[in-house]
Amino acid sequence: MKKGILNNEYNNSGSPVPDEGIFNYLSAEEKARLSEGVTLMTFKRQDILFKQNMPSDHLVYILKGLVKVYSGGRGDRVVCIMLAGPGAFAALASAYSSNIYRNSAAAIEDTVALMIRKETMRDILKQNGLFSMAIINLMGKEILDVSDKLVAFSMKQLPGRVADLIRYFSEEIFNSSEFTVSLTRQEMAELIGTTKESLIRTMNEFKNDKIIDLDGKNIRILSPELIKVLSEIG
Amino acid sequence: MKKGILNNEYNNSGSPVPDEGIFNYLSAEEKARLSEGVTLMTFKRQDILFKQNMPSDHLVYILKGLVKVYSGGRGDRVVCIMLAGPGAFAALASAYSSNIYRNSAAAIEDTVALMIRKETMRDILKQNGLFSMAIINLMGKEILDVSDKLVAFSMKQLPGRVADLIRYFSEEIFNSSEFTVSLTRQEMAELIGTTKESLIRTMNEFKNDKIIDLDGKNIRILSPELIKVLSEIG
DNA sequence: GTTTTATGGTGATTTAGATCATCATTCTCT
DNA sequence: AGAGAATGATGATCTAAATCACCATAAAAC
Repeated sequence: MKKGILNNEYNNSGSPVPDEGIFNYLSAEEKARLSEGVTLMTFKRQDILFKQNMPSDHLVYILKGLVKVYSGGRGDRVVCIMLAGPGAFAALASAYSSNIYRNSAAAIEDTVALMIRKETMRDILKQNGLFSMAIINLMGKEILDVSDKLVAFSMKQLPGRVADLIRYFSEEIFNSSEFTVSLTRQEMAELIGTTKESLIRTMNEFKNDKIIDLDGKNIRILSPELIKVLSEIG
Repeated sequence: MKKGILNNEYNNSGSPVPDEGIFNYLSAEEKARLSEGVTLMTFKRQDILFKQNMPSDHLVYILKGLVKVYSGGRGDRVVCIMLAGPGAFAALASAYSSNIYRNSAAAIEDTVALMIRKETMRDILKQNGLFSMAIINLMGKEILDVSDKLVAFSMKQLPGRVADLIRYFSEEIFNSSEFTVSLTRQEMAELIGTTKESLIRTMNEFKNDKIIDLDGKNIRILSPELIKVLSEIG
């Protein structure tokens, strides 16, 4: 599996490395070299991509699907640190600043991902400054996202965080005011640091207040303005 | 001020860029070039290094002192995202993934810092992959730290977070079981997402339980084991 | 096709910690 | 040195949201 996943649907150059996004910074030679250390994997919903405390040998680049990166604590409580969709890495930080994965990751939807050997990636980063710069930008974005979440967790109360969540789905994941989430209520709650009960109650309040329309996993935003205000005032 | 801060106490090469830490990855030529875009600044306690929403022209490298990076929300509540001591950058993420500073930073102790022009730094990162790799490692560490904090904020209750704080001071900042903090109770509270009243109460409980000894800003850990357990069970 | 297991939903109860109020003590600044 | 401000400390009260206890569907598994 190390080699020869040729001409898959993500490229046309006989390499598993896609011809897009961040990999555009690589030369043909570097792409070829990188693909030696790459494995294409598919995961079904609920499949584990990697588990907290396992040795972190690979970085995971999502080609298709949706993945949650989470951390389990005492008991069965879980916090979801981020979602990673196509074009995102699921283990950037663990890969370069730890020998072990510091979080777990699981597929929320059926997912196709590239497992990239850390060492191979590292070699290329060392010699290709533009590529490194692109990774630095990605990591910076990740720091800002997680910090924003930290601020929200400690300053906003539930309605504000639920509004954040709805905005996030609408603006960053689905680019639409109506969408169907593939997450359970439990998973949504984990994303904003609450319980499923509290999430359900708050979403129903939004529904009663005609801020959103809610039918199972289908969410339609009726008042983007109010969602924005709620998310901003916390 | 752009040039000519020669032979200061942090180097002996006629450049404001220090001969240590991450800057060891730079060639003499790169150091010289970087120093063209560098300003050495001193700050007194409470001085602002940069403010949320200002254009982010510089990265800030701490040479001496201690800085808090924080985010202000509604009202007068504040969350402290990280502390930055000597050898740390205070605005890595904002510098590369945003045009504006996404957080504020203020000196907790009298501080000496290098203000490094973003553009100059960027040029060097692009052409020096080893240096980029070192920055990637720093950023990875930062992501892991902030994620850990996020997990603590949403899963641990106060005693666990206070234990985290004491461990952090002891293990990461002072490397000793007895230390004198330069932060106020308010600032300590902001670091773990609580109020000064709750922090004070919890610390006093620790004192009554003979886990720590407490005299104003002086803290002595009497039972590192208990602190560790409290921090782990949350 | 019927049992079993996840998920969605609701009400009642509890609780950790915020908030409010107040006072003591220690800095800071002329 | 003394006024004023910032900090530290404690008690009383309040409240957002967790927890607990169910039940109803829906989805998997046998």
